[in-house]
Amino acid sequence: MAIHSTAKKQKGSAPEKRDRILKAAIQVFAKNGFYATRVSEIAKAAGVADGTIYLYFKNKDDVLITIFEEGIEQLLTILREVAESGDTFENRISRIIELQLGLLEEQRDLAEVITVNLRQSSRLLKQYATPLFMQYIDVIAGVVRDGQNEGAFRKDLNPRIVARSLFGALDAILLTWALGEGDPAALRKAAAHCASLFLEGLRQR
Amino acid sequence: MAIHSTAKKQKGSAPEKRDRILKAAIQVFAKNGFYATRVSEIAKAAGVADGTIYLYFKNKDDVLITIFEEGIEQLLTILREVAESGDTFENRISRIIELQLGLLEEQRDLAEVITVNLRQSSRLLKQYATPLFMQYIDVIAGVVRDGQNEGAFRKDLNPRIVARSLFGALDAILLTWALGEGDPAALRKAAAHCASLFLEGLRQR
DNA sequence: CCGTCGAATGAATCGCCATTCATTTTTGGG
DNA sequence: CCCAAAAATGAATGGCGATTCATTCGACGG
Repeated sequence: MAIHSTAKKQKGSAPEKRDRILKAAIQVFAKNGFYATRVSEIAKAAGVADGTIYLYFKNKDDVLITIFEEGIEQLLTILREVAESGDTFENRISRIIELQLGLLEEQRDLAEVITVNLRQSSRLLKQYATPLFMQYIDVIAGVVRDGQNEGAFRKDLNPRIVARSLFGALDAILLTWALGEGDPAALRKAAAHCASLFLEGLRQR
Repeated sequence: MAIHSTAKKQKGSAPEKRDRILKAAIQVFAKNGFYATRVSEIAKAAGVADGTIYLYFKNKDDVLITIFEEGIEQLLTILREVAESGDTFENRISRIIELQLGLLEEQRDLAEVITVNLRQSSRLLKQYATPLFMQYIDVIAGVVRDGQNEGAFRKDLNPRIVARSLFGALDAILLTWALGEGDPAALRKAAAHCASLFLEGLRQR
């Protein structure tokens, strides 16, 4: 009964196996989409038995939710650093753009799962994921709002609408890039043009 | 055997019933998404029996593909009219935004189905959707390019990148709106802010 | 070595829907 | 009116795939 300091086996569960399953799921979801992916495919890609997945996750939905939660968490951490830096507001926006495109470039599969697969999930799943997504939008909106209050940006635009627009624009650019040949120089150029477009649109005159 | 000039019944099929099914499918897909929609729900919404749908469409996928093909065609037709109108370039952009957000007339559910379902589909569907999507982007890019050549818009931005950004921004706005309470006034406001943001960002100075 | 217990397995189960098709209804020409 | 033949119906079918669970594995203390 007593829990020994040297736990007999890994008492909770093997975090390394959990990670293997999540990584495999990200890959397979990104390639085939959530609904077209069967649990057995995730299992095969992770090198575990079908049933093992249910030792770590409640069900297939739970796997997607977990990917989303942990993925957004990761992005949010970096985003907040930029948002709270003492840089000029223009530079913060530029850096957010670069960060988002750069980070997602490295983790294209994760990006695709987050932006694409969420859309095809059931309403219930969406309801769960939406608040997390909103946090992300809110950080960007916060930078816009601060910029407005400091007189750097025009005040007649709703910061959340600006944030959503920016997020969507980056998403679309990234998606097109991912579908194409994936030339990094092209992505950087797109990022620069997008930044310029938004910064000019935001500038206080 | 012989075909009489006065065809006995409507030989092909009743186009009015086909339309009812498509309209119903657009509504239900917009509300619940493709995968969460059962064929029987489409049938009920259309006021026909489940089996009747298979007299007009090969299967459930075929219903969605048909909506894409005919819907984008329809949107493209209107879009081209706007693009080639003699209106100011600023107004053309504004009208494109309204069109895509489904603020024009009947198109709201259609716009939602196309933008929300565009990426969620299997390989087969992606194959159908991607070329049509590119045409859509090209028309918007054409307006931007013309505006640049006429001196209305700044010339240092790649028109396609602008078009993709605009498309993505509208997509994100529509998606968030669809997930929320769906207040039409809020969508109109978002459209106006988005238009202002992009037009200021594009303006030649 | 052995026995125990949690972790892992994967074949069997079971519910869900897309699709089918035997039957009924509608149509319209004679 | 009557009789095909087309159109429509909706209950029955079948397949798919998520989830379960009886069984096996393997790590570890004794």
